[in-house]
Amino acid sequence: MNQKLPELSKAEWAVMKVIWKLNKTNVREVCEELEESQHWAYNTVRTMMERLHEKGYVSTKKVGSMYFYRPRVSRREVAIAAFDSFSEKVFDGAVGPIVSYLIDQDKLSESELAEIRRLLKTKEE
Amino acid sequence: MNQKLPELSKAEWAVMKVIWKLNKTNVREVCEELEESQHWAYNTVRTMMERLHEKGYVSTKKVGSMYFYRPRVSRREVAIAAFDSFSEKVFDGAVGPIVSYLIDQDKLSESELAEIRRLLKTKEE
DNA sequence: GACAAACTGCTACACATGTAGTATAATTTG
DNA sequence: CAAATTATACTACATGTGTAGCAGTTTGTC
Repeated sequence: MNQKLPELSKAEWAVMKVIWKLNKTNVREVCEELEESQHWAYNTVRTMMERLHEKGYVSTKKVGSMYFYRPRVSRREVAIAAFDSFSEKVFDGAVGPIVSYLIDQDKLSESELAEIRRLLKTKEE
Repeated sequence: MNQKLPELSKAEWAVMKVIWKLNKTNVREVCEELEESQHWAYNTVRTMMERLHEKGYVSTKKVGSMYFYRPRVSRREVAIAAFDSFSEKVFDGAVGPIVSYLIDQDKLSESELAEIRRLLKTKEE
């Protein structure tokens, strides 16, 4: 689970998110799913999926002559690693100010705020 | 202020953070400041600073035959843009779960939690 | 003023990333 | 089965990023 994978680029993230969503899929399906938002050529998506495979994010299985892909790591786990790396890069690891900023600038919905209040209560001793 | 600058790479962030810290500086000073953490060659730092200039993050002034650099944008502003881009890429813009995660996993110090509680109070109606 | 140290101007180069194209093989369809 | 469609195999190429090097100029020091 924790084998320190190479980081994902922006385009790789977009593709990987679809793979997480569809769970077991192929190039065409991912391509269709991204049609609206990115409209990339089939081969572009395929290149991304191959790179995700090389990087260890997806496994592939050849069924007949066709390939299927599925995630090898959970989205949560990858998102957390990405967040850690990002917060180190930008905030030197100090995430408190980020959260303060988000709350202060009303970037959170009412329900999210409620959830945060609830969590905070559980942290009270 | 809001001219949509190209994004910064990891190495550029490291250099830019020093420039923000020193405010008006030159290659040598930045190089020294980074000695411990990165130990890059002088020319490596210089390349970064030139790229930061091309990207619009710093202004340069030639005094005699030497260049001085200073930030053209605030760190806060750049950090916010980076955060927005990151949260879009990784969380599709939904930042609530990030915050929940941070609180839940005790990534925040007691004083940060206190600050968050305080902010939350101000948001209560 | 000669020499060394520091700085500038210009260039380089490998690997990553975005974005495919071409040629060929397999599959579906009339 | 022949043609059309769809996949795969392999390749490409511009731009970005990390990481400098070299040659020449300016400056500081004896």
